[in-house]
Amino acid sequence: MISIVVENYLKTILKTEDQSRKASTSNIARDLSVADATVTDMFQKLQKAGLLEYKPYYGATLTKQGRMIALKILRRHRLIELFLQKVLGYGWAEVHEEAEKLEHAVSELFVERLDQLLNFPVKDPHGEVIPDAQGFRATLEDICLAEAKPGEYTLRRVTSGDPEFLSYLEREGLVPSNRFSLVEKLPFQGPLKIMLKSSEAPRFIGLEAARKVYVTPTPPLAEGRRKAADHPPARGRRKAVGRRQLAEIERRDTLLSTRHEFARASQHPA
Amino acid sequence: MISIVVENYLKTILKTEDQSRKASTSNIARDLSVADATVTDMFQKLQKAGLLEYKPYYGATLTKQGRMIALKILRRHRLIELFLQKVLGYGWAEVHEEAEKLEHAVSELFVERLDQLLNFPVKDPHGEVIPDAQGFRATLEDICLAEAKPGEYTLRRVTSGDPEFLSYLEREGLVPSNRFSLVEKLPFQGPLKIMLKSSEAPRFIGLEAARKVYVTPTPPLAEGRRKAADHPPARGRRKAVGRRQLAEIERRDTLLSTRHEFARASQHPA
DNA sequence: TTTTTATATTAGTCTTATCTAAAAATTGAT
DNA sequence: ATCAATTTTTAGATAAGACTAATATAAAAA
Ligand SMILES: [Mn+2]
Ligand SMILES: [Mn+2]
Ligand SMILES: [Mn+2]
Ligand SMILES: [Mn+2]
Repeated sequence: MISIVVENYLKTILKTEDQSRKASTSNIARDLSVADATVTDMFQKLQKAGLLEYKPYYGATLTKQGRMIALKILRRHRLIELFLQKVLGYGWAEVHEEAEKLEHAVSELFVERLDQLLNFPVKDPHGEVIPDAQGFRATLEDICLAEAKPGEYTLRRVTSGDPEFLSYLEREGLVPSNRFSLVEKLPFQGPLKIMLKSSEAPRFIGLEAARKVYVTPTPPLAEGRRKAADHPPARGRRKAVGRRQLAEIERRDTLLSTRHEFARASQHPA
Repeated sequence: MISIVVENYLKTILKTEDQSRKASTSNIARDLSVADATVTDMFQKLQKAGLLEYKPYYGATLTKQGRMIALKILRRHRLIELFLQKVLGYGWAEVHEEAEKLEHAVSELFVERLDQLLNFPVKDPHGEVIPDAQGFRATLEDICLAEAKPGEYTLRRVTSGDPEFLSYLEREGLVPSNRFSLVEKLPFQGPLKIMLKSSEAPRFIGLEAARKVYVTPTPPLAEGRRKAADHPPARGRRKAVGRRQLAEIERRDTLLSTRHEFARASQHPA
């Protein structure tokens, strides 16, 4: 049986690979708040178990099997976050911590029922894509705010679970699907001057914060690019069956320019 | 921090005390499917931690502190079971196993939100009382079917989490609030002949099964006995606030003759 | 290319939770 | 009250996960 600890290792490695950071023992150790030596040890065990490839001194990469498990946990995590927000009224900043524990405790049945209840959602409260039951993920076409040029943007995604940080962003009005102008980037690694569409007060966001925020230009790119890709891909039967009275959940984020990607063999399960 | 394992020990001891069985090492070992020696060891640790009193060779009793923790887990377990049934559409027989894991993973916040969402329920899907946030429990006035005399009864409670057994009872129509007649008890530890109010076919229920089923006479006892005790006790504010659109959950089991009991110092928290 | 610095691995220890086998205490039956 | 049967406890081992300190390797500087 795969322990909670192993699930967390695999998920962390997956996220590290997604960011194209190297899954070195030190990187993973920092993310998991354990000693480097602990990770070395675990990498050896996980390799023996066939969940990752590991070359001493060169870090690890997930095997297909390891990746599938990681994707399963990631799916759970994100569905649970959305559930906490939509059904139990959790705040944006509160969902991550709770999901971090629940993701290891729920059954397959629970996850699939959640998926139904939430009407097969595509994104979690932070704008992150929810993998489907087979481990497929839509691909986000957003860019990092820290690298964006001045212009009009819609906020798409925030890559952090830190409650302090998320509360801060919320206070600044920086939540997914909100629009703003990036007025300028101040020199010498300075903050970004932005202007929310709703209010008129200009705000300044530090570069470190901006690195965790992803956006798309507003208005969207030429019509040509928006073909079928714009709607969430049909996956499985989406019968009215079981869709309970949580109508407000419906507002599927169709604004988002996502594209379903079956490609990338390494990412493709089985 | 209290581990999952410790939580399970405490909950199991509480349930054992509730049934006025002795919390001997062997009883607890059987319930938890571990070796007797393991329990001896754990009892010693738990005593050192102040969670129970333990006299070698004479079994354990929970301290106030241990009892409070056990009641907290029991509350979680039962609220989660009801949630699984009412919100995620789990079957009667499926809820226990899932709750057994989730009870160790959810936060206080989660539990209180569930309580709101379910509109402060009093009983779980098996008819067991849900302790309130302070650990108080309504007292059930039901009797064991195995000891009942022929007559008219309403089923109130089933003390089992075993899916096989629960599915069996469900097929036989023996679920909480269903009515039936106990026609006779066959001699020599024989089965009970019962007749459901709805259908006409007589059914036979083994004595072992009957021991896990609790009932109250139908119609209820003289009007005199039914005073204020009949409605679920006011606990905390029960504002309309937060009561979401799960109207079907409303049907609070007011039929049940429960009585709120603040008494029993040993059971009274703090 | 050698030396220094940063990173990673190995070795040895600890804690929690579990087991089996042997010894001790209690219970029940003469 | 004594002996036999049952139950419980002690002792010794194991496995997972983690830590610290010491050692080895790789990368960067000189
Ligand atoms: Mn998260
Ligand atoms: Mn986690
Ligand atoms: Mn249960
Ligand atoms: Mn449990």
